[in-house]
Amino acid sequence: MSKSEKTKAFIIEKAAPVFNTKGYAGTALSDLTEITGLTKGAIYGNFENKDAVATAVFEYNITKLNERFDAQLGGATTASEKLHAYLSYYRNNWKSISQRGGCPILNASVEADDNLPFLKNNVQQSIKKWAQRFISILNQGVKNGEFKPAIEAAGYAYTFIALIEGGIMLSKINNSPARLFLVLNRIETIINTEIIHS
Amino acid sequence: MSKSEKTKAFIIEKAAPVFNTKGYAGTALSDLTEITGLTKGAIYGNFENKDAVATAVFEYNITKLNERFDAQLGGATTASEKLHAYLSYYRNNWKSISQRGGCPILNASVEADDNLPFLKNNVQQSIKKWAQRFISILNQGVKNGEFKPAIEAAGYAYTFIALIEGGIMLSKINNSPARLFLVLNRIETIINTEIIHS
DNA sequence: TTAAAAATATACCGATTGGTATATTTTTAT
DNA sequence: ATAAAAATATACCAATCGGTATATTTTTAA
Repeated sequence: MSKSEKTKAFIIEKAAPVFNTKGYAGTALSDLTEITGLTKGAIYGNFENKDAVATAVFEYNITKLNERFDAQLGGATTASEKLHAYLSYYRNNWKSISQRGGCPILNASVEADDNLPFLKNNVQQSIKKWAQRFISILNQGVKNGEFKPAIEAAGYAYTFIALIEGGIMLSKINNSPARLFLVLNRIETIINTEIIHS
Repeated sequence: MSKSEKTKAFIIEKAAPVFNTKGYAGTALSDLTEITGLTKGAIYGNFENKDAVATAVFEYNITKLNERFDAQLGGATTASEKLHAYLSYYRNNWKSISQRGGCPILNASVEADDNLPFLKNNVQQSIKKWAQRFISILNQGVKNGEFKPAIEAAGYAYTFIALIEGGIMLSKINNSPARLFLVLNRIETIINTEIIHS
């Protein structure tokens, strides 16, 4: 890892929670120099501009999100276990999710949809990949007989994502995980009553 | 209506879609002078500062939202009709919702939760009131025998809100109402299978 | 060890930010 | 019609914005 690669990673790491809490428009270059202890020269020596930092930070946040989920997944092998690992991840990590500014996909999506064309495609793709993870798990469950055949995997995937994101938004504004837990229970109900073989 | 009241209303009306699309941090005073054709003097003569404009705009957006829903409600009398009026509102108005920047509650909530303490309580209250509308309809349905007794009205209310907001976020970033329609169908399923007397 | 290259810091740029003091215009009430 | 009051415009403010040119330091390779 070269010096510049290290510095780049360092800047991204430090900037990640700042962008996720203050947003793109709300984050100034001075925020980045303050939190990294570096100067503008160092930052602009490693990134073309603020957009490039924001993009790298978004990708970093998504990577971290996937890493955390994979950690929660642990030794889950059945499709049912994998789905429940997702729920467990959100049930067990509200405090840290909240402290980092909430879901980076939700935050970036809401700001990017109308304002940040340079970031919009990244957000679209990350949502698509997230849905694909759900879809793969659901298809696995169908294949091995855990789940009912002919379920609409994509429909469930995006319903779960909508529930989670809506639940995070409600929990974030109310400083309480209650609404998130509510939607997680709803997802569990859907899994148990519509997806798992009865 | 005095001159200043008219001007205030005019500024709010013009600024509303700007704040809802660009966000608070992304909206400059120059955006407001441009879109209104007024000068800073006029704006600061009618509002204490940018925060005050943003707050008034948020309240305006919420009022408009309620008005539009009430219009869709029309002559609905039964609780079931009222619930379906909500779904119809979102089914029929994606284009205009999208053009105005999406749901003002979602947008304001995501930006305010960590950054805009002056607006946070307004967002909290508007969500509470929205949930209360759902709860009142559900309670009416229980009372007159349309709906099953002992349903958890608050739980359903916040589940519906989470689904709608999550669906709007997904639809907004994808420039397509498909995900919103998906969650509306999910709400309909919940109404038909869990809420309405079978 | 040393010279070239890479990375970082310093000092600056014009433009824009939110906000204000004051001058001017418009409205209101007599 | 006129004077007072209210509303709006003009002109300004310091601070900050994103970004850059260049000087200095640090790293790398010979």
